[in-house]
Amino acid sequence: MPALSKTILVVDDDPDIRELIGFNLLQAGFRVETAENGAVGIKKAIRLLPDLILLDVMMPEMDGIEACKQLREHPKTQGCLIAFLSARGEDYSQIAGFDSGADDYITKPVAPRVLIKRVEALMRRMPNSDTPDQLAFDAFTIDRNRHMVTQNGVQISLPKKEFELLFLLCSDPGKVFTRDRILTKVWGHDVIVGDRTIDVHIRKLRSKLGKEHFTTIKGVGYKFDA
Amino acid sequence: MPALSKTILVVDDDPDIRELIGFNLLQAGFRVETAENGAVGIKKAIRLLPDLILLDVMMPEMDGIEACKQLREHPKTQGCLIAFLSARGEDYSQIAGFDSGADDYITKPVAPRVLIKRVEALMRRMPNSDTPDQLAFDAFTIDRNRHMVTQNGVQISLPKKEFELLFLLCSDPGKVFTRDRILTKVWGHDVIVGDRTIDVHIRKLRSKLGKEHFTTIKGVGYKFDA
DNA sequence: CCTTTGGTTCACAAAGGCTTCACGATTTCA
DNA sequence: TGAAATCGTGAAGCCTTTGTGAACCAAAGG
Repeated sequence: MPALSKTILVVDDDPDIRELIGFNLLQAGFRVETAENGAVGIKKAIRLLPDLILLDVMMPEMDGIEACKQLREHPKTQGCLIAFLSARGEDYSQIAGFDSGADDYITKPVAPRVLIKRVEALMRRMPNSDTPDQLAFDAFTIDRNRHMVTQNGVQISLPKKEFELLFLLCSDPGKVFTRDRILTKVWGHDVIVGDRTIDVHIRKLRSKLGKEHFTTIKGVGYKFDA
Repeated sequence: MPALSKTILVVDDDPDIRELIGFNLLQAGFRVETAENGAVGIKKAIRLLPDLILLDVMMPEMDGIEACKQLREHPKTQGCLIAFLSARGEDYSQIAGFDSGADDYITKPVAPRVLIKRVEALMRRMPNSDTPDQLAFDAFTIDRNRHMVTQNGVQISLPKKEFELLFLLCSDPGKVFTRDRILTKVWGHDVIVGDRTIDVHIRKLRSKLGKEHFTTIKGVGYKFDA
């Protein structure tokens, strides 16, 4: 039922598992690619830019946790959803899994129904993974490729963080983004920055593009008004 | 501190487990309720409508699997997240667990950090299963994402607490919410505020959105009328 | 090297939401 | 009917959250 069906990369050293999981995901309407270890998985991920990567934790060559960290560091794949697959009861790997930036953790064996349900739930979290690269409003237009904002015909160049913050807010005008959400989306999963950092960047956006476009919802977050 | 902090119902026959798990979840900022067996758990679940129900599998009176099935059948609770708790190695119950409609399966003993991570992941997965983001009435519409109320085409911005109180009342129009319930849902489990605090917020809602929509049931609580 | 720019932190100021309090109005129940 | 409990209201202060200016640090680029 998805308009453009999503691609899932299954990384597991066990061919049976790859086949089983792949088959079920195919049945559910996803496109599926596979890789047999972490290193290959990363290469394929960078090339294919899948929507979701299912990573087995225990693998020869490179384990899932290391692979996850590298995927999170690479600019191409840091936005992908990542979920771990692991045999039950590996408590340590659960912690390391989330700390390395995974979005979910699935224990094997898992009933097909459950797997599908979980994957669909994960996908839902990525509202419009295909956000256009250009956004246009009355006030200004944003071009992601050129990293440029045009206001009244004047081109304004924004630094990286400011641009990403702007793009995030503008990706859903009117919606309130909590500070938490802004942090994880713009700064990343495990980055720790002070409380005032977001404010400072908001201030810069306000001063460059006009105060009126950025509203504070005290105790909640910020939103963009066109 | 989440906007509306989540409620978790812990159902286990072992008081020590209830206390241990409850304590850790409290520390993590969740509101916690407990029940000592399946039957009580179901009753409490229907009354409290928790966001997540942690069900021990092995219990006297009514085991977790049976409880889960009943919870899934009841209209009030069929949208809740349900996770099983069980001693390691009970593979049979694993299968039966998922077949009865559980969302996750956690093996005991589980390290507190792991439990928290897992619960948070579960919560993230189901943003707000049963409450939609928008509520519409004749009088006005409420948009949770935008933190906005629209009345006769006019947009009204509400402060955090007022908005949460409004959203709670409007989530079930006509239903009377006791002061206790309002307190735990909007203010949180361990917050101590004076008697008049709720009144004051109700007053603000009345003055902003119209007195007629908020009815006082003396000695009981408040309700919203569309 | 030195300069420029981006990103972050810090201390303090400002704002305004949240709560309290006192007291009057209203309802309940013996 | 009168006492007791409950609720409504206005004003005032607390206290959390946010805005702001300046300084620091690191990296990039002359």
